[in-house]
Amino acid sequence: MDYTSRMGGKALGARLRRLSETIDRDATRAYATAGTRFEQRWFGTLNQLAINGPMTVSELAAALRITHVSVSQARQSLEKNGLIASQDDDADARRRYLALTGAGTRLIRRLQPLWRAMEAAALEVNAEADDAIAALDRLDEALARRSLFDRIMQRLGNEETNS
Amino acid sequence: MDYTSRMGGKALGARLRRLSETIDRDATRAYATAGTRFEQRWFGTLNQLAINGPMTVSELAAALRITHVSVSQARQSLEKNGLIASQDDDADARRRYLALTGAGTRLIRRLQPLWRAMEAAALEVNAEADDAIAALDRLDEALARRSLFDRIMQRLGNEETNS
DNA sequence: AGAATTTATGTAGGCGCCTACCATTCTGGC
DNA sequence: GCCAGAATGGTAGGCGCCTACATAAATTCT
Repeated sequence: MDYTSRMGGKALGARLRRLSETIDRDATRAYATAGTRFEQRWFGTLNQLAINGPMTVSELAAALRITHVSVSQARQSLEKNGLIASQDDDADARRRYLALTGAGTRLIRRLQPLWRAMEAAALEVNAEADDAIAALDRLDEALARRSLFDRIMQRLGNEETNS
Repeated sequence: MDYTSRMGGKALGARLRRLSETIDRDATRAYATAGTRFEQRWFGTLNQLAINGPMTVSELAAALRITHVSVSQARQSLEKNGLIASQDDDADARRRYLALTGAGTRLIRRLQPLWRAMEAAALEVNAEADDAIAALDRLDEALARRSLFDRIMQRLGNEETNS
């Protein structure tokens, strides 16, 4: 039991952060070992485009539950690497449709075995942890019902409720 | 059920990252609302120094399970804000002992109510999530037994075992 | 039609943490 | 006593994501 676990709730954020970093790092290492240049942040966008076909920045942000800013940055990186291409929408000049290029499609195909291995490894760990993913679901739900901020403020007797 | 949960293990890292960011953000907002300038990364160091008295950078890193680099950066920020002071060790010139200043001690005292509220809020969420913290413990343990990287590599038939 | 608002996307800069690398100081074997 | 290697701390630069703000285009209101 290390520091963050002994701290109970107080270091929950730090705890989650560290865990996510450990996992990200291992994934990055796996990509490197597999000899493929791949950035973590590409995954969501690439995966969505493979599933749904061309999508706009905002659609991707909504689907991935990240900000459009992050999608925009991922887009730049993906385009620079020739994995996707953007195309203006004739009907609405604000929109920018992103689509996989041939190279993008090939990369996804090449990564299939690795992604399957990652998925299997993650599920194995999850099983050993007695379905930690379900616990994360419950955490998400609890926070969606009422944010941590609101809960903190209530306890301080400080009903600003600006959220 | 959003994207990351539907993805099962494949987006586990992203999932944890998002959750930790949500919590960090709410905590930051709570500090701001409480009218106190406070950076998340100060917490671990400040807390350890309050508990144990003066400690070196490496000792803090080990206790907090982060790199000495992060501690070193937190130190600079804490010193710049007058909350801690460093002092050279006469016996070993490499060592740098960090200790709370009066301002640091006062800040901690002033933050006690907020920290208690945060702790209580976190425990409430944790209870609603049916002890998600325990699930995180199990996740840590599973990954300590065998890293995600090793599990992935094994599945790829690629026994590099460079870890 | 023109103004106000909303929507779509982008840039700048920040967060907390990391790896890679560097300098200095201490220590243990010879 | 000296020198290789370990220990301690630091800097540079990066990661993936964010908020705050900016711009342009579409839509709504009157």
